[in-house]
Amino acid sequence: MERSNRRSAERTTERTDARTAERAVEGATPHGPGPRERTGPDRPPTIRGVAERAGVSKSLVSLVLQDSPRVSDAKRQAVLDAIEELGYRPNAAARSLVARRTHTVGVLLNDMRNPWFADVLDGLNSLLHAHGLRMLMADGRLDRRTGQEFARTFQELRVDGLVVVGTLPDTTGLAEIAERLPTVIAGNHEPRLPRVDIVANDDERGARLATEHLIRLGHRRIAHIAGQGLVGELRRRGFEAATAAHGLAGSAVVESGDGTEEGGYRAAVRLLGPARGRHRPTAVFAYNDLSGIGALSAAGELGLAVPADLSLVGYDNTYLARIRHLWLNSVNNASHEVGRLAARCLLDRMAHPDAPADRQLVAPELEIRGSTAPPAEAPGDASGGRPGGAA
Amino acid sequence: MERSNRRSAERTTERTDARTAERAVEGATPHGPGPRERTGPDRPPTIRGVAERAGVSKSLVSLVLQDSPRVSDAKRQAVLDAIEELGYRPNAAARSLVARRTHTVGVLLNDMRNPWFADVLDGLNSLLHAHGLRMLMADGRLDRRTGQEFARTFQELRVDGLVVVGTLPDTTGLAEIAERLPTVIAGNHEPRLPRVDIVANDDERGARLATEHLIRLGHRRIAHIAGQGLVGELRRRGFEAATAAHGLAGSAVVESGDGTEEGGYRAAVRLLGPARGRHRPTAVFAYNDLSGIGALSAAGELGLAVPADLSLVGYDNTYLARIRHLWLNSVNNASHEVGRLAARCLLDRMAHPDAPADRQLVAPELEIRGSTAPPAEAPGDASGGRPGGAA
DNA sequence: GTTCGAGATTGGAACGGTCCAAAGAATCCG
DNA sequence: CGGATTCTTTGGACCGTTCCAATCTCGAAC
Repeated sequence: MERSNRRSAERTTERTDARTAERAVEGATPHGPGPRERTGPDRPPTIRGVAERAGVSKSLVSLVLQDSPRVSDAKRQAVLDAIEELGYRPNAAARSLVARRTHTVGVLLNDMRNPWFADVLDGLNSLLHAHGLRMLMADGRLDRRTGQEFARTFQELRVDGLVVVGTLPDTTGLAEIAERLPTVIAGNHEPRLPRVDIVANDDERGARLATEHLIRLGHRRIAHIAGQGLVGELRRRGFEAATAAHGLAGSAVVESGDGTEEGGYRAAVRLLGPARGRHRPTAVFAYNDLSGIGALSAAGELGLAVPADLSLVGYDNTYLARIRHLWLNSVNNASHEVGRLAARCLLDRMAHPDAPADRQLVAPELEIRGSTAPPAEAPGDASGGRPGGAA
Repeated sequence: MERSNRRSAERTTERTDARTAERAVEGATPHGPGPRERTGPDRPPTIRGVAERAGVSKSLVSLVLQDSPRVSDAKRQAVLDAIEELGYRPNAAARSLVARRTHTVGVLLNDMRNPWFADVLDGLNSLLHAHGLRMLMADGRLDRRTGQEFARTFQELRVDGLVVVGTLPDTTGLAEIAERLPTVIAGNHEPRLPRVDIVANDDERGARLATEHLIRLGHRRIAHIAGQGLVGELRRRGFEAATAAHGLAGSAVVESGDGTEEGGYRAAVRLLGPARGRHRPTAVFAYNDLSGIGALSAAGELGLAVPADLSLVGYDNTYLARIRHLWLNSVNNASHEVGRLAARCLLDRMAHPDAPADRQLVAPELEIRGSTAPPAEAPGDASGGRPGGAA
């Protein structure tokens, strides 16, 4: 007994590292009092405390906590009262330790600033929350951890699943994680890994949609401001496929941007600047809304009116495109739906970890607003611009 | 032996709730093999496994894990090799159970869509990460949990601290949490609670800054599009104080918005619409950038050029204001700095949980772009608009 | 008045780490 | 060469849960 006291009193005062917080808290226990000091000054109440207070065993409290039907009403009430009085909250760490489930899924974003993510998260959350799972978010850009790094954190936390949203700077290490952890990629098409599902919108198709819309309006000189990563690649491919299919490959131009407003602005200056002369494109399809808005600015500065002198289409249909003062046509990438499907996939994969990788593409839709019109000097066939044009 | 086998096989199949995921995972263990099946088929490796492989005790592995200097180089290397080979990651739950620290702080946002948060999180993260703390984010709006609800989650996770970012829909229950948990509020001025620190920008002062800028330019009929919550209240107060101080209280108008682009648009239509006639304001100070952009759109539709016919100032200096096509003057609320200071506060409070509540206000600054100018029919004194005007 | 069975309750072994006290090994010094 | 000292290493208690197996309680059936 005596020894046991001294032990517990000395226990934390001899720590070698200087975690001041801990010190201060523990310091509030000046000397070890009773024969076994389980209930420190402000230690949160445990299941034992509740049991003691309710006059039952901890096992019974545990049963009450999980709504077991095999508990008498009297004791159940006593336990619930004790829980209420003590403000008891079960310790998730202890619980998940034995249950080997954390009821937490890790969500890895690459840039919290991109408004597109919010919708995906919304869709994700609705389903996950309904299944009693919480989301733990990490921003890959925020903390510049490489793949290996974030892997460590999520693995240590033993999350039950992982959702990767968007384009990751570094995907090495993801394969290793996916070996042990149900993993789903949302809003990107790579990397293709053995048991990793992919949910995304059909970027190539969306890009074709946007480009064909411009073609139907009568545009012949159409430019594309490209983005990075596989998504950028796919959107570019859709653009090129559509222009080629209409025999416009010769007059289709691609300038590279980087997905930012600044990048879009610069690309647009290169495309529309005075150097171009009369071969200037009459329409631009941008990698995303942000680039599109950059192009909008450039057009403004170059004295080109949108849509009279220049038609413009973006991608992602973020709230930016909905701002009246911008009012940009944009391809809706169904991000909410992508989020929902990703959640669905993750739940399925948690149930069947070894199922073959699935890949789901959601159909994107073009959202028409005020940034496109037939070209000013339309060379003939501009009929597609009116209602009734080809689907 | 036999019995023990049946045990582990039946273990989870009798659960009352139908968590399919769990079932399937456990189902992958068809029959319990050896006398004590510690290393299940795909159970992650534990410290024991590492110890065994390295031919040492688990205590020694533990010492290696925390860089203890009291380990011989030979054994250390053996342990590190074993860790590498097995892909071992320590279990955070087990660790935090005994250490009674999770090295995790909860961050509560109310709307992930607001671009302002990203900077705060950035600032928060930089400091917290440096101190080995990870952030667990929850969006109060995403999952419509009331104060009580999110409280439960964070308390169960035993986060080491809590940061509330922005205006919470429901703050009841926060007091109770703050009793047990180091808590800091960032970007808002309420609620004032005993041991809860507050870090924010000085909204009243920022509003004065914006308003005085307009006044110095020569504007006399200035309107404010107000926002909600205490922050909205403070910015409004700053606006009223500034107009009153310059004897413009009579011509100062306030219309209420809701912080959205739509709300700003409507408020602006009410302020600038034809009904106003010649008493139309020549300048508007908006609660935030989003409302300001709504006002920008309204001005455009009403045929008012910005800044020629209408000067406009927003608040928060988000990337929206920086979009060239909008190019809005805006009050910089120093959100990155607010995040950094909030982290600082939280660390201090974790060290001294009982210190009295602190309140820090960061000085905001006006960022000048292209959305303000002297009024068209400036009645005399417009000197303040030029460099050299009064500070 | 046993015996039985069903239902309610409880003790105790995990879970995977940390850390203390004590044991073992190596080195030093007289 | 023996004892003291220091450096390494280890066994085991403990953190707060869950859940199995065992016990306890009680009324019904024999």
